[in-house]
Amino acid sequence: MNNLDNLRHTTSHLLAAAVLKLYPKAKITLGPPIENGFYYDIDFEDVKISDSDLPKIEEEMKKIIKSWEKIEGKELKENEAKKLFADNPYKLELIDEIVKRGEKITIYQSGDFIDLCRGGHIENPKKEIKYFKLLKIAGAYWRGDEKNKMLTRIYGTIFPTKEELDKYLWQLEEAKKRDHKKIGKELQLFLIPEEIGQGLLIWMPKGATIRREIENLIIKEQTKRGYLHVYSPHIGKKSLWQTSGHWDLYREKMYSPMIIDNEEYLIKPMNCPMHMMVYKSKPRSYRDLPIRIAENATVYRYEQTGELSGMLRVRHITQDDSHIFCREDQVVDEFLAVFDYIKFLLKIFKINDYYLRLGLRSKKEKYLGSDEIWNKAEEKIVQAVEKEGINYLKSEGDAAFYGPKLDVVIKDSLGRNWQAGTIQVDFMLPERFNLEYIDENNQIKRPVVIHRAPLGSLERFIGLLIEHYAGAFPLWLSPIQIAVLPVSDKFNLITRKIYQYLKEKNFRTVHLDNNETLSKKIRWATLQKIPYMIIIGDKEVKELKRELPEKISVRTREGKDLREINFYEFIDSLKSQIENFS
RNA sequence: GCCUGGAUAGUUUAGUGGUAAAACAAACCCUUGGUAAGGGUUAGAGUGCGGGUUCGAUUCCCGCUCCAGGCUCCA
Repeated sequence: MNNLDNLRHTTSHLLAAAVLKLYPKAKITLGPPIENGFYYDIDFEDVKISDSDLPKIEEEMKKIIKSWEKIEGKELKENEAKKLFADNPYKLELIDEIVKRGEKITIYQSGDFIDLCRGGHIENPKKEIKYFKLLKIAGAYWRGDEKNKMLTRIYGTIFPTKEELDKYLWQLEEAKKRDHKKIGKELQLFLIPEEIGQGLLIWMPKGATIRREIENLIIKEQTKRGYLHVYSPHIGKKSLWQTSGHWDLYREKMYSPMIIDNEEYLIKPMNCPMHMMVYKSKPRSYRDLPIRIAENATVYRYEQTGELSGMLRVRHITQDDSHIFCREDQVVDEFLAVFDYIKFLLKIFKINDYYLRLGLRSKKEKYLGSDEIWNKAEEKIVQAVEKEGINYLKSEGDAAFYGPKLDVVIKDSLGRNWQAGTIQVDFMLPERFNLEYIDENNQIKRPVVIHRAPLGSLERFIGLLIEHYAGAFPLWLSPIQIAVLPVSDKFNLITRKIYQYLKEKNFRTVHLDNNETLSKKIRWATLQKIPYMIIIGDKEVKELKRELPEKISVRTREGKDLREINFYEFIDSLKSQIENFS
């Protein structure tokens, strides 16, 4: 633990002390430091706590801190500790666990507040705890298990200086301006109408344009990299999903079956079985492998209502999906080729703030297959990432039910982590679908499948992109690339010519020939985050001819003002910008 | 699903136990204006839905729906 963590941890003790003073019946549980502050989970029993109670608790904290000259640790025996926390079942549970692990039981005291705690505190709370703020109330299950009682979690933050605290609070406000839900509404990128249903979104024309550009990029680039693109249906027989194992292990995410001609069908939650069928459509030779079947396909998954969130968590997910069928000796190279493609994409979108998560099995979940096969699959991934020297974080319980995976995790504007791209190694489905190829000795062999979606889902990824760019998309993605602005109505004829010319050259453009002042048109185009504005008035066209002007003025959405530049050179520079994804 | 909070014109917000106000956007008129809001006029919501209290509810109470932030889960 570093100093900031210690400061935050000690402040969480202070929070607990204030709560106990104001609510003597409350049972305090756990209060760790977190990335941007701290929290404390408290069982208030029948008392309801809301945001409006926070100032009162903050005041109490300020009173108590005056008497916290130091914080002292002490080791206790099990019976002493149990006596001390006799009326707090949560602490008793923790003590039992500490004893079971064979660790020492320690308590820490400041003023008259004592807490069961493994330590990690600052020296002088009174001196150091000054610039803190309680932020919000939330519910949290005891020990993070939804079968347990829900506790009240109070979040707060503290910094060593007032400047740092103010800066953090300011950043929180700024982040709200980048929220994709807000920008999506302002720029009309997508819509989630209540009438359609929760988690179901419409890509509005401008959002659809962004998606189409990205899909075009995906298909073009994947074709270069040897992928074959298919289209598959959105529903399939239930038996298909029984074969794949989804019906047994993924059912809670799947929508109820529908009956068609006396047979049960399911809406697909994944594309895997569809692509398995492509592979199975004819006998395969070892010479054919790897075979890379790809599809930007929409799958449907039941997500809990409380977890739906704009584009980042929806109930229909369009994956940039592919299944690579290969020989076992090709797995590592194929894995790395996918990883190279992921890096290529992240570079295009200038996403640097991400981490890689190695998703492994956890003990409590159910999975397909034997330990032996899982170990082999994990080995392949580890072999690949080590070969490339990739930094990753291990995470138990984040595996798919059919195999381990490596995920790309990206932060949103509020600093929350979202899984985007994923590469998964699967020895199970080939078995279940009885996939085969003939090897060089004319023997029947099983291929391995790599499931991969470099962006994850277009809904989530583009939601993250909106926040990443704060709505100011690079030229190639901008729904409107150029606005043509006549200085006054007198120039409408010539600006119309320019507008039509640009459209013919496949630029996405608007003609602002409404009766408004130039300033107002500029303001509108800037707020719409249109990268370029072409401005035409007396200075650009000396006489009102019908030909396109040689010289134009251009303003960027950032406010840069380029006067009297050559029209055709400008167009050429835009074309090369688009080719370079900038 | 669970916890806390919220829902007022297309959008952003104001407001009150006596029947809803403004800005932007829209339509029309005047203005023909040179780098982030020219001026005027008009239209537009009966306050998420249902019920209760009341002479009277957008305002108070209850239930529901949806949204936000968390928890659990996940692309």
